[in-house]
Amino acid sequence: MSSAKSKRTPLSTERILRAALVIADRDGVDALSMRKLAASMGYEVMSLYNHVASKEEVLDGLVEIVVDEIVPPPPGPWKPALRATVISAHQALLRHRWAVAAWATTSTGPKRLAFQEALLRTMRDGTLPAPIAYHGYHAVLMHILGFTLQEVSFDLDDESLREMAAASLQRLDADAFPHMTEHIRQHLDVEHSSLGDDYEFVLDLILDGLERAARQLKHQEITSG
Amino acid sequence: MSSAKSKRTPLSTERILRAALVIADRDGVDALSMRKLAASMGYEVMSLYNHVASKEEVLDGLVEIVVDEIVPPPPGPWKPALRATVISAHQALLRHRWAVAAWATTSTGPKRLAFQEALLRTMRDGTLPAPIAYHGYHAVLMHILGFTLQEVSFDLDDESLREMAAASLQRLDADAFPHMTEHIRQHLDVEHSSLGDDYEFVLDLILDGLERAARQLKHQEITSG
DNA sequence: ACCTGAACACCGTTCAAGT
DNA sequence: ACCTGAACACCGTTCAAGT
Repeated sequence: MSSAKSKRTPLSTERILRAALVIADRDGVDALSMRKLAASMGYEVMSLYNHVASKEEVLDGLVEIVVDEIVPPPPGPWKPALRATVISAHQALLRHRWAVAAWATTSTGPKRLAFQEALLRTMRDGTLPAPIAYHGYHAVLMHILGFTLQEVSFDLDDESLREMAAASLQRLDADAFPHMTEHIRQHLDVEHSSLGDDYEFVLDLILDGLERAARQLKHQEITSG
Repeated sequence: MSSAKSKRTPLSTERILRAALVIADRDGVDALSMRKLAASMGYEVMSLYNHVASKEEVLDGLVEIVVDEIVPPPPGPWKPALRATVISAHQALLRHRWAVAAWATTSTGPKRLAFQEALLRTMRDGTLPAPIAYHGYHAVLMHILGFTLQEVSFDLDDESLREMAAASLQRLDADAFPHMTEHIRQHLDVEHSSLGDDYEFVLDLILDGLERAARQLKHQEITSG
């Protein structure tokens, strides 16, 4: 009764997902194999298949956990409500950097569907007309994914830039790519001050644009009706 | 001399990349294994390693090919120039749908660097001040990747939605997710008429926003200086 | 110089056998 | 009901041996 095995907490879908999240956050999603996942809990690979159908299901479940961390849009005017939840989504994705790519390759679970529904509801319950909400939904979701994807993959680029520096090609590159050099220098300058502002700057570009487009459309309707 | 082997075109890095592109475009990047790649050319796996260092190098090379298809920004005013190249990037990525995800996971090659440099140059050589160009660069790149990522991954969602319909859950879901239902219906409505407009609508939101932000900044400088 | 057989250390998944 | 040994069909990569 005091054997190693008796100390194991019994497996369950939830426990498997929690263990998978730990590995993904620590080593990245590429390092997550069914074998390692099982081993991390003291089981053999095949035991997992009593609780999950496939690795795909595990990944779907992982993204659902991340989506669950996003604070949904609060009630009230659409603009600050959207702003808040889109910023919250950004933070959730930065806590689980692998999740941005996984978002794109996994299928939409109920929680993701609910999040997307909430985005649309916020826009439609506000003053945004249907065609603007249609575009706006894409713009906002694109911002969340595209912007964060860039941030996350910049880490890799950063390394490859370091490599280039190490290969002492940097001087040459500064001449061939003056604007990229400037841009990277700007990045380093703002690094610990206002990098988050960047996300919000572009977000406001979009939200302000949607508001303006909605106003224009309504004005058109009034003058033509 | 008329054996099967004598008919084989000799291997080269370029030929390997071309063959890899065919497989990726046909079956997706997940289906691209070194073994299948070699087999598709009538060679054994190990032969590839005489010409490429690793699979990673193959993927890097593939993305470079796609980037090479993007028409660079033409000379002239920054706004139409950016607009043209960003639309061209969209088209190139839609021709190679796997490339959106690969863009994020591969490291930046010389052609990608040159493309990004051209984006920045277009903005800086125009009237955009440095801080606006800094944000604008992120906004534009984000649009290319984020928007296209959504389009490409919507295909998957589409299938899963079809599944849901097949499982006869659709009626229930239409009640629980009225806005998503409306949104999908809108998608189907515009499908063959103006889906491309959507990409350009959001792009113009960003470009107009940048222009306005630049004007504001200059006005501030004049009134305060 | 270029190709390859054999081998290594991995994968996800199935299935019958154990308890 | 839950776990697992053995097996299958795959991976990317190395290395010594062939031509």
